Amino acid sequence: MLDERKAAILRAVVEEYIETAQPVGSSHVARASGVQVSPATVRNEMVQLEQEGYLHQPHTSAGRVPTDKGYRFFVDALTDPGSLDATSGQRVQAFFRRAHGAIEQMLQDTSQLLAELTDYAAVVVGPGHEDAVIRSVQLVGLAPRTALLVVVLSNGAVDKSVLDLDEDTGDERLAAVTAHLSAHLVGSTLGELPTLPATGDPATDRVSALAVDALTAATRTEPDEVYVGGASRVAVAFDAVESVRQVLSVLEQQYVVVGLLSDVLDRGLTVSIGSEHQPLSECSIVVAPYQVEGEPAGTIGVLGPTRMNYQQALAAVAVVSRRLGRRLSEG
Amino acid sequence: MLDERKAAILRAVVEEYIETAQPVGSSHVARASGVQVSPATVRNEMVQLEQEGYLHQPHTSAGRVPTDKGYRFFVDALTDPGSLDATSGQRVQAFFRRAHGAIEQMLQDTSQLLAELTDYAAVVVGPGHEDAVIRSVQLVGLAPRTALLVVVLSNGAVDKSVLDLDEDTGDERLAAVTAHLSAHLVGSTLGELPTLPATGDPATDRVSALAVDALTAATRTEPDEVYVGGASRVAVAFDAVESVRQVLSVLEQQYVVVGLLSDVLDRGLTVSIGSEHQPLSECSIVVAPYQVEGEPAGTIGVLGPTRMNYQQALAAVAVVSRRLGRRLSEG
DNA sequence: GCTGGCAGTCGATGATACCGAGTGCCAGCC
DNA sequence: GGCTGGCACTCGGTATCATCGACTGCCAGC
Repeated sequence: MLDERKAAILRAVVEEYIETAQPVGSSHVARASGVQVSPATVRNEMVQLEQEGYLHQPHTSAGRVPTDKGYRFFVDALTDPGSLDATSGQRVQAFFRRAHGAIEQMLQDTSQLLAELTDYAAVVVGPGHEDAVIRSVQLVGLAPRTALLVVVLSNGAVDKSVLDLDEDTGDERLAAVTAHLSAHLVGSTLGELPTLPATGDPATDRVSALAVDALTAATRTEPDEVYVGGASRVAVAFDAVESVRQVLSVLEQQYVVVGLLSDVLDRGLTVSIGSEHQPLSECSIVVAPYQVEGEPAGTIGVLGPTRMNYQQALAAVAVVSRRLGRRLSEG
Repeated sequence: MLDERKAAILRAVVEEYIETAQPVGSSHVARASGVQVSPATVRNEMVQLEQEGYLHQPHTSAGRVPTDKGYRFFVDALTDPGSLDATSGQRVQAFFRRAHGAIEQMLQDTSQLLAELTDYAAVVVGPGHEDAVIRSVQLVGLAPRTALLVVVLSNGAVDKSVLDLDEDTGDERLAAVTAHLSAHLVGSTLGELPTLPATGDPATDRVSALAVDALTAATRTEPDEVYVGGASRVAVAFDAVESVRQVLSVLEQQYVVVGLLSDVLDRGLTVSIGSEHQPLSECSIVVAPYQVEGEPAGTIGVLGPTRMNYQQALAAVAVVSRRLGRRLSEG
């Protein structure tokens, strides 16, 4: 598609623009590019690269800036998986060696880690709960007509739903329901709950059904938890205050973020550039799913300007997703 | 301290500066102020106001800008508690009427509500867990040597701690410990856990002690949960990108936020202006505690530039804190 | 087909002048 | 004595203009 030299020139432009954020002129390219040609030749090639949509010229007498298509080519050509520098690698190691305790806190910390590694905002989407195995079910009375359904999952997460009961329900009845639910739900996954057999006691059956309904409803509607780390970094990555506002605004809306990341779930380590995704056309996103016990569980990602450091971001996301998955598989 | 006219002039300067963000000149004040005097007189007064530290002049031949001290006077003089406009009031009503379900989600939504009402970033600090009564204690095995301690509190919150056990522990033993813990801890508060009597079984006692230790440790060290809403609004409230970064950066650090808000816990509805607090001298904070069942439980606050709309923010924080407390007291 | 040379473009930078909002001060008036 | 109108003065912001320089496109020649 692009001959060797054009590709080299495009690469040089992208690299320099990522570094300097200034339009890149032909002489810079001639100096930097692997191919040794004169600036005039570079200019001729750049005209064509512009016609083909890889580059863009803000105005005559200015250098060139990569378009989204240009970044796309650059990223696709990044055969080198890129690896983290030594200190970053060690940080990741140390982080996951020390990582411990509640899964939510760990995911939050992971987003923070990723943000620090890349210097961009980072997002971690928690493992969905559909596939998690139920370890324990319990109904706890909070008020005469309110009970809390607490479900402990095998990965250490705890789901809870508030149940509004039709009538005052004593602790004995709740205990009976808890026993009934425990007997039949423990060992199943939230995604595929078995139907409960009748107990003979209609009141117990009614509350049990309520609990199961609440559980399925919660599993369906609740969006996966999103952890955003390093949001303040968007303020330096984008210097226009309006861009900052837009990005932050999107990051506040969990479901949008989930949508942004999750449609790349089965594509592995992926980059989405500017206009390739729906909101945030000024941003690029580097995403990867992480696998727990062989199954894709959640995603992690980094969000930066289109002129982000893709190499570094890709390396960081790859490493962290792998280690996070491994860590979570250990249980 | 300030005579009537000086106060009126200062008020006019503050009000206009809050609105326009431009240094305010004497003629504007003369036009707007309640007192009808000539610009020349206003100038004479302003010179004194500046000498006394209420105003500041960016440069000769510019208008005046309030200092933090000026804002302080203005805020203290706000006898009018200020009430929300009708639509906002209805929004709050509607919100708490509909509010329902898990407490965490509700607090998060509350921060969002407060942000929308004021158009500044808002923070909600959840009720501390020390005073909450334990409704249920349960140990759930996750792995041979790992168990999850799940504690349900009377306010619907769920605390959990991961326990690392010394030796493989079967479900029967965990059940025994759960029974033991339940028998003695349910009904106590996390802040004042009773000491457990021995059961006679050393293994059970050991695990139980481990659980209690984890619980006290968690209650001590875990910072109160912080919910930040409307963070993107700092991007419009501050137009310097560096200021935005600083504010966001602070908002990311939960414990700093808690510190910022919590030292005003027993002072009721409070405003802290610029340099009056430690970090974020460019910001003002409007805070109020909310009370659950008569006891101060947590705090809510709004964070904006020193030239924020104090009236509106005060009104919003007052109303929301009151209704939030009431809502949480209902259980 | 590559290159050096060259004229041309156009934003960025800097000097200059000007404008106007705002001040401090003062003399006069109530 | 205090308020006011008048006045000279300051000084940042804006507009104008020239210059500069980093580019480009094009062309003739190697």
